[in-house]
Amino acid sequence: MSLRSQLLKGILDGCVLAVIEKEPVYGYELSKKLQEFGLSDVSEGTIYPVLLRLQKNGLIMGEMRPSESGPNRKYYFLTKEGKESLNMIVSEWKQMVEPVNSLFKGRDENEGETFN
Amino acid sequence: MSLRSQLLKGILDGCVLAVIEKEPVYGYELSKKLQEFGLSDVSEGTIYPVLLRLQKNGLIMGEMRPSESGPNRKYYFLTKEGKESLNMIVSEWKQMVEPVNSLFKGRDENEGETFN
DNA sequence: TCAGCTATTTTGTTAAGCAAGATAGCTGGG
DNA sequence: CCCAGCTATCTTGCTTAACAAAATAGCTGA
Repeated sequence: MSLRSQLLKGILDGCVLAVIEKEPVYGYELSKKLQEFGLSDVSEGTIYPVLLRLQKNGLIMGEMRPSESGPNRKYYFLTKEGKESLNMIVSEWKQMVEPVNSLFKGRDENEGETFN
Repeated sequence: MSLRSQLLKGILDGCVLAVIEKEPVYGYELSKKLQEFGLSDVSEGTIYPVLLRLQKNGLIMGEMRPSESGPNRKYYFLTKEGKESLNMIVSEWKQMVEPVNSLFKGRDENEGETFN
C-alpha cells in the first residue's frame, strides 16, 4: 500500500462528503472528481465501499436515476447528519494538521546530503 | 475507533521520525512528547509497535541505556534511510494537505442550523 | 451480435491504531 | 525485608480502512 493511501485514511470520508455537499454526484463521477482535485489513485474499489458505509451511517442518501447514455446512476445527497458530520471532520482535520505542520516545520530537506 | 485515530494513520510514522530527528528519545518519553505537541491519546500500545516497525525497516536504530531512576531505556536514533524517508513523508504530506484544504475551504460551518 | 464503454457491487488482502494486559526493574515506606 | 507504586517495554487481539481484482450488467455503435 502506498504512502499516499495511508495518508488518505480517515480523511477520505470527509473529502467525499465535501464533494457531495457542493452538488450530488454518482460514484463513478466522484472518483474522477477526486482525482482532479489531486487525490490520485482513488478508484472504484475505494469509492463504493465508502459510499455504502456513509449511507449505512445515514450521512448520505442514494437515489437511482436513469442515464441518458449508459447504465443507471446512483446519485448521492448529503443528509443533515452528513452536514454535521462534515463540520466535525473539518474541525478535527484542522486540529490535526496544525501540530503535524509544526512538527514538520523548519526542517532542512537536504540535511542528509549536505556533506557529500 | 475515533476520527482522530483514523487521521493519525499514515502520518504517525512521520511524526515519530520528526521528533527523533530533533533528539534521540525513548518510547515512553516519545508518547509524552507527541501528546504535548497536540497529538493526544498516543499511548504506549500505539508507540511501541511503530518504533519496532520503523527499526525493522531500518529507519531508526535502538540502543539500550541505563536509567538513573528506573528500568533501562531504549533510545532511538534516525538512520540515513530514516532521514530520507522523513523527507519523502513530509513532501507527500504537503501534496496531500493542499487538495484537502482546498476541498474544505469556504464552507459555512453553520449551514445546517441557519434556518431553525 | 458483440465489442467496448459506463457504472455498481462484492470479496479478500493488508495494514494501522489502540485498549488491555503481561513482564520487569527501580524506589521508598512500613 | 517486602510490597506498593512508578517507570518502561513489549505483546495480543480487535476493529476499521484502502484497494486490487473480479463479477455483474446496461447501453451504444459497428
